[in-house]
Amino acid sequence: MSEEQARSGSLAHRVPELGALELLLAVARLGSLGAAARELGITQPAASSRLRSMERQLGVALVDRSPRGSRLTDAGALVTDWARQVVAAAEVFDAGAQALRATRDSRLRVAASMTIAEYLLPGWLLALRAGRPDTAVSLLAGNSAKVAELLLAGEADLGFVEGLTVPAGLDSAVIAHDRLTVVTAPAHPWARRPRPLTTAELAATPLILRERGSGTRQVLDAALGAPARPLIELSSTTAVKAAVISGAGPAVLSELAVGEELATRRLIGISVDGVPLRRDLRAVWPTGHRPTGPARELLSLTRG
Amino acid sequence: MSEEQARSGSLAHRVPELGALELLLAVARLGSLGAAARELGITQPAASSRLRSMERQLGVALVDRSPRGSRLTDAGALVTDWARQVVAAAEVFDAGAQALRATRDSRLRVAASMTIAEYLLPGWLLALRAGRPDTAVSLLAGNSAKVAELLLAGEADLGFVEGLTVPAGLDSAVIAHDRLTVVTAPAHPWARRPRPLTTAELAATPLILRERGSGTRQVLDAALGAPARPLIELSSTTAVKAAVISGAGPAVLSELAVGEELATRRLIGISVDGVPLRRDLRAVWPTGHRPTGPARELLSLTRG
DNA sequence: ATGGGGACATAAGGTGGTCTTATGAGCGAA
DNA sequence: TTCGCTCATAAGACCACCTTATGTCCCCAT
Repeated sequence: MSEEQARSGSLAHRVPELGALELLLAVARLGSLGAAARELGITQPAASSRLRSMERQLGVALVDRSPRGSRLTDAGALVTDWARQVVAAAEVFDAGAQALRATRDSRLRVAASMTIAEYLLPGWLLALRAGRPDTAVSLLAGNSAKVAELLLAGEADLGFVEGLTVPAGLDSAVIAHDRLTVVTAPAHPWARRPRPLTTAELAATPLILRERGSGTRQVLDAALGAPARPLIELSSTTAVKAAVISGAGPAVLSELAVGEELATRRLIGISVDGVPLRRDLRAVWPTGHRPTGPARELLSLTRG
Repeated sequence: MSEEQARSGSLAHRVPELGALELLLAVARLGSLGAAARELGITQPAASSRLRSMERQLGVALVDRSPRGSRLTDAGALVTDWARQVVAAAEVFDAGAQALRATRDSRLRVAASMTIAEYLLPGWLLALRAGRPDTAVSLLAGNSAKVAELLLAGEADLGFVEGLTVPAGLDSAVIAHDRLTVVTAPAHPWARRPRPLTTAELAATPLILRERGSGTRQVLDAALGAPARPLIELSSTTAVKAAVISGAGPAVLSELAVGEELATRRLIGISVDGVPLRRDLRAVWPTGHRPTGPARELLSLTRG
């Protein structure tokens, strides 16, 4: 993700900043530079200049201007679609960051395991905001034990965990499933195997693993019927991914965590015969205290 | 995607700019502010100040500084993961934009249909760049006929199309599949149906459609056995999505186009009984002229 | 035909953010 | 103790962006 692009300045020098991308989206939607400027709360000359420098930066004409409005060029339509992806990722970032900031005085306090906080919760928060714009949500992340502790101490209203078991004292509802996937670097011999790996082969191979106690590792041990053999133990999903990409060896990771890498083929998913590497994602709350109000609202968004 | 966040300044005011996010990723990876600064080609004080303003902007401490290095805080780890998603989207943007710019003097000229150019090609280009950093790729987007025309005129080396049929004069290889999905707004009655829609129901319902001649619409007509009934006809996938979200009615769209909306539940996918809404995505080239060199390289990345 | 109003472009000037250089302070190892 | 690494702070330069003010083009309505 990082070396060869230093060649001509970093990403930030080649990709317009978020404000410019938002402007482009607004122009595409409204069909007018001036109208887009008004929506963003800037003046029309500012929008004009900003769009022009974006076109200069990209070396592509994005918008056809005319005395009666502006329309995207063909290239502009493509760029706008890519820009939409960047803005969507920024919205996820924003939703998450807002929840982290508002640790105090929030109407809904959520505790979640890392994987859920990372990949799913911001999306739910965006959906929640769309329906109930005034709900301030705060987010605390930790492992299952930490989530349980926060809920039982009354410091969180709703929790999300991903382990095999539900911590004592909590009721739960399964809200989704998550498959674990065996992944390797594209150059790894497994990436060219004609047929699925067997459970025995997987169990016999040293793997790059998260530290003992992580939810992913629990599920893996259970599925293999024996503790997985560690090649290295690392402390974050990200570190594991980096190690796999660099060719250190295979790993078993959540589908959620490797979606993008599989799509861009930096990682290759290896199919495995007969291992049910599936785990439940659950919402949890103190026994008897069924979620109400905003917590109930959020819960209903996660079903499916 | 757009109204309620105007409340406290636009996204660009609440999300750090790309350079700051890249800095955060570098700090996370290298464990040192100064080392991250060197990697990005800026001075250490600049990195220090930039990181500090990001923390002020977000209202969250991201990094624990010490005289012998810096480590992410718990919140910092989450923010870094969200930042990684934004940066990844920016890399896709950049890969696409570079290909659009380099319309002349490129070693590999690719012509692709809109859906492929939008959702898949930038990822392939990133993977290609990782393996062959010096391959300049140019991209031309258009419908199947346009792709065929460019290939036959020798103005493109490799094409990608998504229709049901392969244009005359071209050889092809199926590289992936794409499922079409019926989608509605969450409030639509279909979203709460206990069981799958029947083909007949779908065929009898007026739908929001792309204009006649689009690849998506061809496949839909074929699957229904009769032309779909239009409720409105719109000119871009994005416009169709916006109409569905606003509650205008159901639509049938590529899985690729609605992945994010389904995940955040702004759209609901409706299952349909017995309609094979599947289409092939194909690489194409002039009959006899098998792809060689960079084209062959790119093609091999798309398999799977 | 002719003015009004919408569209976008251009010019000139202010402002703020972000970079640089220069320096200081804490900690650990030789 | 001294060197090397870490990060922080201060002062100044610079640049990018925004605003205000104006000009041009085109369409429509009077």
